[in-house]
Amino acid sequence: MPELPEVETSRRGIAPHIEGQTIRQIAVREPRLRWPVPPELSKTLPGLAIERVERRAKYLLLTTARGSLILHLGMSGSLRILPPGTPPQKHDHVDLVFDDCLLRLRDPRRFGALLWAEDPMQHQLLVNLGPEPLSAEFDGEHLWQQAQRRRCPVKNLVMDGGVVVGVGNIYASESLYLAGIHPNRACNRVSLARYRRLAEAIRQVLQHAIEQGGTTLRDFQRQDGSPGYFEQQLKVYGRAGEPCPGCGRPISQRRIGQRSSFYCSHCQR
DNA sequence: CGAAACTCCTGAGCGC
DNA sequence: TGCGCTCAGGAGTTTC
Repeated sequence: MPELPEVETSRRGIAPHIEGQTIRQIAVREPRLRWPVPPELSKTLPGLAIERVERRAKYLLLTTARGSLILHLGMSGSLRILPPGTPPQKHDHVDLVFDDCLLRLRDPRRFGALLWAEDPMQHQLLVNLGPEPLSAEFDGEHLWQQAQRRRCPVKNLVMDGGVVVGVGNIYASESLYLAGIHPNRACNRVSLARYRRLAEAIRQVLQHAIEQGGTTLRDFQRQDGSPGYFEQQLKVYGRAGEPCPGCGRPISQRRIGQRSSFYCSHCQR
């Protein structure tokens, strides 16, 4: 389940292999992703060079002189750099073929997406996104301000891409735990001081996960390359019933906004 | 405008 | 060994 750290790790993994490389061909074996892969890509892409591999929220942008490929990994997507001619396996839906390698998208659940935009930042999917959590625009004041006209659970607030991008279900639970805020607390009943703590926790959790992800970079060249979820580092996510690292009481689990949430009802208020 | 439900999809885990 | 069921989840879309 790629969250922002996994997407950033993917970006860093593939960039050195494809930046400056010319796309020779695209092979689409299964166009039915979140949205259909545009058929015209097989005409427009060959001959274009990838100038940069960038990331906005959980979208990867493969930018050429004519426009950008917008790539989202959804729930189950993964990218690999492979030697040209490597036979595809099940769920290997798309290849970008370069002279010396190919970039392969595998996505069993097909929640991912591959789109094209001349100006990706103006694309409908990207234009309304909130700030990057690791950027200077993101801080406690921003969260607090966003919270004032709402009353949803604070967990929903931080998972809303219009508020801040890249905080998925796992890291939402983790950062609320670090900040000592109960995930179900109404977002307009959290003080500015606590939002400052929360913003710092989000930044810290994501930054740490990205640093951990760096250690798996070499996997992108291997057939079995799989970015880990850093499970052993998670304090509460997936640990219902286990002792809270802070107080030893059992960690609770309940659904908030259709998603499983993990928290300590003693340490988080 | 906000908020909640609904939707896409397949693999893993479980009970029998 | 296999069947059927439930759950998981990113995030756009729909509905109220």
